[in-house]
Amino acid sequence: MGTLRYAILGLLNRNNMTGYEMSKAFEQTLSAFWTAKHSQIYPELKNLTRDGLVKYHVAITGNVLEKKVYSITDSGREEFNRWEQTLTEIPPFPKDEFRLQLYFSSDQPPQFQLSLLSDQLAQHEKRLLQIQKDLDKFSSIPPENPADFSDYLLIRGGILREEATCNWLRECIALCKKRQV
Amino acid sequence: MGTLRYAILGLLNRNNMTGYEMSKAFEQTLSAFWTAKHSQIYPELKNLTRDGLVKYHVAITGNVLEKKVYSITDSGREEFNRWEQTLTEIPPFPKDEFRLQLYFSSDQPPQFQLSLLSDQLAQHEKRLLQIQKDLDKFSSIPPENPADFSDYLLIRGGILREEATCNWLRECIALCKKRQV
DNA sequence: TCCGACATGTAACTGGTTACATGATTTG
DNA sequence: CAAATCATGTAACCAGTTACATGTCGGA
Repeated sequence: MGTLRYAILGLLNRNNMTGYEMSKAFEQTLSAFWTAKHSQIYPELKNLTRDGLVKYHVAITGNVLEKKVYSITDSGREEFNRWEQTLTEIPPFPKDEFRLQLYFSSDQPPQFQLSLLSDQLAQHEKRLLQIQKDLDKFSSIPPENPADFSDYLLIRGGILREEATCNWLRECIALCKKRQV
Repeated sequence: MGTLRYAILGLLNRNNMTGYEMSKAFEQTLSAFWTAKHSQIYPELKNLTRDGLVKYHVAITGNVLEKKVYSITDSGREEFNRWEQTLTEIPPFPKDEFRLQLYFSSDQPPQFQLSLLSDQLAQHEKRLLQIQKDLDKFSSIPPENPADFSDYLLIRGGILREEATCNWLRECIALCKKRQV
């Protein structure tokens, strides 16, 4: 699919930035739905430059340290808009090691199934709390500013997903306990 | 993580089978949480054999067609049990091209955001219906048979996940419509 | 007799992670 | 002055997909 290039173009469509700043964006603001390490970003920036979708100028930090400040070109903006307006098929079910484990766990004592399930529940409950904290940054809910608004929608998506996961795990735990009796 | 080997060992822990049958299992029964193509399965079976975790005997179908019927060895069963009893960390957020698109869509007209969202909603509603049909195969709910029971838990997981996704998308659509006014 | 399913393998490529490699700048 | 952060790159490896390659078997 080559989605990384669109993630980069999307960032540059908002602000000019260096590869280093992109890697920070991927591990912070975008981390809930896309990530990339610098070892993947720098080569991709090379490709995007080669294809004329981005360009850069060299800026100096301090005395000698050179950094490349990238910006999106007209043809880059065009390509990004094309992608933005494409309807995408929902992906196949994600691989899930825990679910695989649960599937095979029928050969284990129910007691053990319960420990697997409650461990997962604790982890997802913790994550849910973390995501809920992200809502604090908004002064009004839902935010009116367009960028904040879509940011808000994604946080809501994360919350609903974690809630559903926790509810499912609680249901599994309840059913397992019933069987134990 | 090398999860594929445990998926294979788990299958062989239940029944002896050929690589071909495994590839059918991955595209049918396991597809909701793990998949593998035959091009990945056959080399992995070679590795597992080399490591002494599985073995095979050659059986003949028809007159000459040879097939390798694999079975799990004692040391394979040991390794599988070790994995089964390991608590796993929940994975980082999955990459999600739609969410990436939604995040950047703040620069698009709200009308367009709505078309993106309702397209996704339609697809997830369809998938939800398909998963719900899977419940028909059980004669009692929840099933008492251990293997059917864990199968049932996973189907419930799929249903709750799709429901949450649909609810989130509906919430997004409602909020976008409010903003349009 | 033809077609779809059975059956097994390899090669090339893509996306991504981890590790290697280097050096400047800022802050405590 | 040391440590954390800024800044950019490459190499080796791993998991997974697509395509290449071959041949048998059973049923319509």
